[in-house]
Amino acid sequence: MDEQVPWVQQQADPLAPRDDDLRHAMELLFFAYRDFTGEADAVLADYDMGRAHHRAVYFIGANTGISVSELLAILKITKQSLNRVLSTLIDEGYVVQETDDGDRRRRLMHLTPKGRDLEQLLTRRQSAHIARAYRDAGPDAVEGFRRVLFGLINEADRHRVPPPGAAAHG
Amino acid sequence: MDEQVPWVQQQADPLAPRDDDLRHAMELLFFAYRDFTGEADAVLADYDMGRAHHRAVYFIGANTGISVSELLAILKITKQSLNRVLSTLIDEGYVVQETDDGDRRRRLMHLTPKGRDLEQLLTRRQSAHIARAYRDAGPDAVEGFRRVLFGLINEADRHRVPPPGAAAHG
DNA sequence: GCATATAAGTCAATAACACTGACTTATTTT
DNA sequence: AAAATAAGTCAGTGTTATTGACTTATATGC
Repeated sequence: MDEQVPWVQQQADPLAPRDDDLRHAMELLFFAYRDFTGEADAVLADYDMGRAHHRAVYFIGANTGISVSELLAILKITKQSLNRVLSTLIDEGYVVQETDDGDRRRRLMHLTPKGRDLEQLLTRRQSAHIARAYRDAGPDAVEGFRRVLFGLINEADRHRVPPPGAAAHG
Repeated sequence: MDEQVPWVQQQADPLAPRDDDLRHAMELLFFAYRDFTGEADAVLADYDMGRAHHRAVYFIGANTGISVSELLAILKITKQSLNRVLSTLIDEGYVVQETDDGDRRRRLMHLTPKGRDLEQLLTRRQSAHIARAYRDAGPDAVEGFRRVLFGLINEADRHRVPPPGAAAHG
């Protein structure tokens, strides 16, 4: 037993993760993401908003002065999809746009105080959720979590997030 | 400086993650999940299916003999939403239902060979995606990744996934 | 200065995925 | 026999996303 027979797919590369491990990872991602995003849903419903609004508010808050096309590149949705959400946020005074002086085609966006309040309200529960998981898992686990998630991000987008090891928690 | 003044929110608990770290985690989750789920989309489009079909096929494949209500509990969607997806999968021969002999109200589901083929086709790219991230990050990081994600799952649902430390990778 | 490219915004039509609430049928439990 | 459970179905609705074409304003290359 345990012989390597070429026509049966054994563990060719002993460093390669097993199939079970990969399925496990997919399930962890599914459940964790489902419960993480679920945290803000009740709040959003009170404001007649959805997750798309949350994502826009979040990334505008995290990238003050971001342009529309930069936000599109982050969210990877179409201009039309973003526009519906963005119009609401602007009409209701959560977000403002200002023409870029350097390039007057660009509209740079930032949150109003009202928008920042909403962002914090939405983020608060999610922060607590993550903080609890971080504390339960311990700092070494957190570093591993960061490394793996970083590796899951398409290379073209990794620059959008601090690389692992760049200890933001010095 | 660095005095603890009660009306300014300092770092009360030195073990608590910093705000930056938590925002970082949210962004990692967003980008990683976005790119992870994006892997299967092209395949799904060929079959005129969406992510909901994928999730159903995946969890039926991973839990052969699962009942409708158990699947609903996993996916946390409404019966109506699941039914649309499930009808398609059954009509087109990816999934079959069989009456449970013990309790004839229950319909136990499993994949047909055709369904298993689809499931593997969909999972293949995602597996490769994760395997690469796992290899790049190394085994210790993987263990940390698991611990944190496990902690992000609502306690009521943690039983659905193997707990960290229960080394599936002997 | 003119052609081309870019940034933003808009139109119309469509689809996937989710929701609520009420209701039926079959079966099991009390 | 009554109540509870599992599954399936109905009608109506809403959010988030899609594609493709088009306009306007501004910037850039030649």
